[in-house]
Amino acid sequence: MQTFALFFYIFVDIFDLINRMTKKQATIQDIAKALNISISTVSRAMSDHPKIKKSTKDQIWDMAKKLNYQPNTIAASLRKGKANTVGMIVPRVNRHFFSNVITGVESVLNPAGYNLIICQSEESIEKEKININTLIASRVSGILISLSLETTKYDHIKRAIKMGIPVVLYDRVCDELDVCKVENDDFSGSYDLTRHLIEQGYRKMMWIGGSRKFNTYTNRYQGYRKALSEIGLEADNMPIFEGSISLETSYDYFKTFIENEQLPEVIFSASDYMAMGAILALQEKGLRIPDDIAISGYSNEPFAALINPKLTSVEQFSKEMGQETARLLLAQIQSGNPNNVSTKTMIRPRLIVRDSTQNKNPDPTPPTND
Amino acid sequence: MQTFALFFYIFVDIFDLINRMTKKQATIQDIAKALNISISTVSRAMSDHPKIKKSTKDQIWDMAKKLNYQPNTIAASLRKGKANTVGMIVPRVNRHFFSNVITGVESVLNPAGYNLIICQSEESIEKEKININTLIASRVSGILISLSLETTKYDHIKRAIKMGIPVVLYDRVCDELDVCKVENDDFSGSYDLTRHLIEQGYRKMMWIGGSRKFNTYTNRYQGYRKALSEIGLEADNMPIFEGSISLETSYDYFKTFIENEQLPEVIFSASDYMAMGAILALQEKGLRIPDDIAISGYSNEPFAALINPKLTSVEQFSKEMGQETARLLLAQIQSGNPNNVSTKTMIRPRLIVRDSTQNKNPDPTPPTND
DNA sequence: AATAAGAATGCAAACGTTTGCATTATTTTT
DNA sequence: AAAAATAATGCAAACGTTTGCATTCTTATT
Repeated sequence: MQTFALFFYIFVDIFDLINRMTKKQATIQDIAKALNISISTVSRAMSDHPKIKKSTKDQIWDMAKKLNYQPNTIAASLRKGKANTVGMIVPRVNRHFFSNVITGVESVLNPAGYNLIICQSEESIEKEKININTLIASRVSGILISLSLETTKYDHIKRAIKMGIPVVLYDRVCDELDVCKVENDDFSGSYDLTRHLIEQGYRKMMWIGGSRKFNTYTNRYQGYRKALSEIGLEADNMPIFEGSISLETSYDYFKTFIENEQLPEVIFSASDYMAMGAILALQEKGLRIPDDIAISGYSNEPFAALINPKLTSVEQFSKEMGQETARLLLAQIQSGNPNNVSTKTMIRPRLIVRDSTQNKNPDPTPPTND
Repeated sequence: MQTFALFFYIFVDIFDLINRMTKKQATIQDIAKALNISISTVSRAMSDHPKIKKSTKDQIWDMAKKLNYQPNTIAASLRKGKANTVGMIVPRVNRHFFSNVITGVESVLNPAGYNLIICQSEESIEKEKININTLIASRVSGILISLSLETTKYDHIKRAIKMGIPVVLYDRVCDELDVCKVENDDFSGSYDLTRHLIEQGYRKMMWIGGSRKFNTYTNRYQGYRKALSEIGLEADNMPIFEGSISLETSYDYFKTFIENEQLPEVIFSASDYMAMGAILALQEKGLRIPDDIAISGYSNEPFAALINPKLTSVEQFSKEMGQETARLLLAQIQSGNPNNVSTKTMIRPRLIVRDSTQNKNPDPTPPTND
């Protein structure tokens, strides 16, 4: 008797186990069989095909619900030759700017029925190549990519393009690829900011930022240079510090800079983080900002509005950039003729003036613009 | 002659167009045909099957390279019944904490050959349901999910579990689901922080944070309460402010609080952003931190180390949480018997003491621990 | 009532892999 | 040199859809 009971329980357990492991999800075939109709009809009903009778559709939909049917997009993708999936390569997701671009991309792609595979290149061209291969293997409908800092050759991307996969570059672009590009208008942002500094009466400036071999920093530098040249100043003759874009780099730099060099009236930092490093170093030496020395940043990181003094910066419309990028890609996917256009979209940033560049005793005779 | 030339160009163009639109990617069938061998052999060679002769493999690999072959993972997934893809639902990607969890997840999943589909619930249960359906439709191998703030019913998640899809909850978990969970040890973090405040000599405390109907904030409150009760103080009798977790909410609150109420010695804020709001409000009224009033935060947002005074906070190991979550999922996927275990992993956070809680004249007789 | 026209449904191939089993080629053993 | 053992390859079905074309069922027209 006891043995019997034991056997019974084991039996149930094994049965449950088998059930779990072999549980097949319902398919349109199951629905078809249950209603004794053809697979095609079920398939058409699922996509609300106009030629299927309303009453048939209702039956099918009911049965689908009853069987807990979930369409198998993999099978559909295979049959259709492409997935409703877009690949996005991003240097790092845990950067304020990029995670907002992602949000923007999703806000356009999801309503259009696409999902997003996100890959991180981690600023390495090798990982970027692997990412591209993964995305090709997944037969994505398109690829969005912001180049890693290491990337100077583009064969891997060209391969995707040649295969007919629509590609859109965003933020970190390059001239060599003939595709749609969405960029921040760094030149304008930087120009506007420099104009503001000039209007505040500052003349002795200093540039700090990332290496100007990267587009971003060249463009920012050029905007700065242009604004200065308009009032007869030569940026190239003023102090310049180029370094890795981190708080520490700049902090260390200014720790010794203060000792040895004469300070400018204002520091134009092409990065909020570098600005922050400078501020910490300067404040440690007892300098008051902006009274003793002014400073501006770039990117409007969340902390810019929170530190003391509040940091003047340039807001980049990252979410909007993502939306525009996604829209361009969708247009190409839907055109059916990918990569036959190459556009260049500029997202214009916005100057945000805060306390760190408020001159207490501005130049009484501001310069004219021409 | 001219007509001829024109015709020629049009011909080329159309040919190019057709070529672009019908360009088929190479398949293992193409390789098989080119080498006059069977498809199975090619398939096996591609996955380095031991039974295939080295020389055959080399031939196949060469031809694959020549034909620019990229495996079609969709077809493979269909055949194998599952994709090498993991779905991750996250309330918002553009939150410092979550984007770091993503980084952690990827760092484990990618080397294991999985890619990640990231979906945002945007704190909405409706979007969460849609996300789950999308992921099921994509036949993901597993799902990682942090619940939206709205989520109090779990049928959509139970459905995925019933279908045999391994599920791991991270950060925002719930008791009702019997799966693996990875949580921050908010109780301990909060307890440790409160102990630190006590050791600094503070006694009159105030709690601010998000609604305690959410796990996170209950746990943090309980840690705070426990530490206080150990020295004979009753947290429930001290001031408490519960509100939405934003800088503005807290800023507005303290603007009027200062006018009407007596200030505590220290504010225990269960959120860095709320702490920041309080700091701005207090400093505007000319109060010095920590001299006039101390304050602590939670989460160690990037700005915590950058503001003045530097904010004491609790660091959460978000990347590590992601890694642990991914590891648990992989283990389940590989076990082949999903959701048959339900574990609970606690990630212990770390107290980071900074200037905002340094008591200048601490209690000369610190309390004992028992 | 027969026919035409249109609406609704069904058939069957295709998408590119993987894999159990069968077959053939090669080597070893007797 | 034949048989046995092993290594290497091939066959064919399956995965769950989609879709052009063929067929059947309705309704309208004569």
